[in-house]
Amino acid sequence: MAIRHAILGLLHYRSMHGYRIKTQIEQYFGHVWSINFGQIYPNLKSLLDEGLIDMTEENQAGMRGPSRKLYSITDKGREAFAEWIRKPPEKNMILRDPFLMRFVFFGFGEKERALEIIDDQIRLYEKQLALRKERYKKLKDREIHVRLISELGIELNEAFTAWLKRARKELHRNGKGDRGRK
Amino acid sequence: MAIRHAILGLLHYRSMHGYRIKTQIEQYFGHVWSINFGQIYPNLKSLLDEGLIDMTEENQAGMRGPSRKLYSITDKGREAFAEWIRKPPEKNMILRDPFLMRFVFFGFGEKERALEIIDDQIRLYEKQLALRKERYKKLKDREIHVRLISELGIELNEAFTAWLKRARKELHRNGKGDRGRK
DNA sequence: CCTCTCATGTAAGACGTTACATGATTCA
DNA sequence: TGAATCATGTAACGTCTTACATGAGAGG
Repeated sequence: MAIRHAILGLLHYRSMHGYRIKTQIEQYFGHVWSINFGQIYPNLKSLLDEGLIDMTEENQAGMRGPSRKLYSITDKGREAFAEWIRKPPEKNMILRDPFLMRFVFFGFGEKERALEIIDDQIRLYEKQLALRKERYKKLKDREIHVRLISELGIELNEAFTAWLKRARKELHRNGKGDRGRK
Repeated sequence: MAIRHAILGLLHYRSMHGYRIKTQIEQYFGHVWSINFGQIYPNLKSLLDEGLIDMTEENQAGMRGPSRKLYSITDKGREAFAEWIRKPPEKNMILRDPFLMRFVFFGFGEKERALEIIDDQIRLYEKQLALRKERYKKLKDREIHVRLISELGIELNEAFTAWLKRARKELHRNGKGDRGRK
C-alpha cells in the first residue's frame, strides 16, 4: 500500500502524469524504494476509481505528442494521505541483497572465486556511491526531508563499502593462513 | 530463487527439518533476509521433486513427538549450489522501509506528530540494535562469513540510528526557526 | 491447566518484476 | 536514419505475507 501513498505524497507538490511520477519516485527515494511502470498505471487507475485523485486528459484534438494524463490529488486523497502520515511506526524494514545471501555461503565455494566476486561487488558499490553523491549535489537545496533521505542513502552506501573492504581483507588473510584446513 | 539456494547452503552444514531451517535462516542472516513458513515447505517440496535434496521420515511407529522430516542435500543439489555461488554479481539490493517512505513526506504532515513518530522509530532502532549485539555474542566464534554478516547488520543499524538522531535534531531546529513559513 | 515452543502444511491474496505492445518527439 | 527519451498500458509470472488448521511435548 505504500506506493499508493507515495503517489498521493508526490501529488502534493504538483499535478503530474504517470511517467513523471515514476522518475520522481526514483529521484526522491530511489535510495530506499524502487518502482516500475507495471505498478504505476494500475495504481493510478485504482486511486482514480476511489476518488483519491483526479485526471484530466491533456491533448485536445490535433495536439502533437503522446497522449498524457495529468493527475492531481483530491480532498479525499489529501485526507487519506494525512491519516497515513500520522500512523504509528509499523513493520520493520526489508533489506534484501542477493549478494549478501551468497556471501554467507562463500565458505562452501572456491576462495579465489569468492574474492573475485567481492572485488566486483566493491566496484559496484563504489559506482553506486559516486552516482548518489552526484545526485546529492542537485538535491541538497531541495526540501529538507528529501535531502536527509539522500544523505542516509550515501551513509548506508559508505557503510556497505567499508564493511565489504574490511571483510575482503579478513578473508584474504584467513585464506592465506588457513590453506588446507576445514 | 534465493531461498532455494539458502536452503541448499544450510544443508551443507548438516541435515535439518523445515522448522530448523527457518530458525537457522533467521539466525544466520536475519540481518539481511527474512523468511516464513509459507515459503519453506513449498520450496522443500519442489527441491525434493527436482532431486536437489533427499528426505527421510524420522518417526518410526510409536515414537513420540510431532512428525519430522529430515532433509539432506544430494550431489545434484551440491552442484546446483556450487553453480549459484560462482555466478557474477547480479541485481542490486533492495532496501525497503515503510518508515523512510513516510519520512520523505513528513513535510506535509504536522511537525509535532512527525517528531513523535521519529522518537518512536529511534527507540525501535535502538531495541533492534541491542538485540543484534546480543546475538552477536553467540555468533562471533562461528564461521567467519556468518560473523561478518552479523557485523554488517550491526553497522547498518548503527548508521540508521545515528542518521535518524541527527535528522531529528535538524528538523527540530528547523521547526523552531521556521514557524509559519512554507 | 495453560501457554510456549516445536513441527508441518495449505490457501488466498497482496505485491513486485519482466516482457510485451504501441507510438511520438528529439537529437545526433 | 537510427537511437534515446517520453509516454501509456497489459499480461504473465514470481515471490512474499498472512491467516488458517492441526497437534505433541515441556515447563510453570
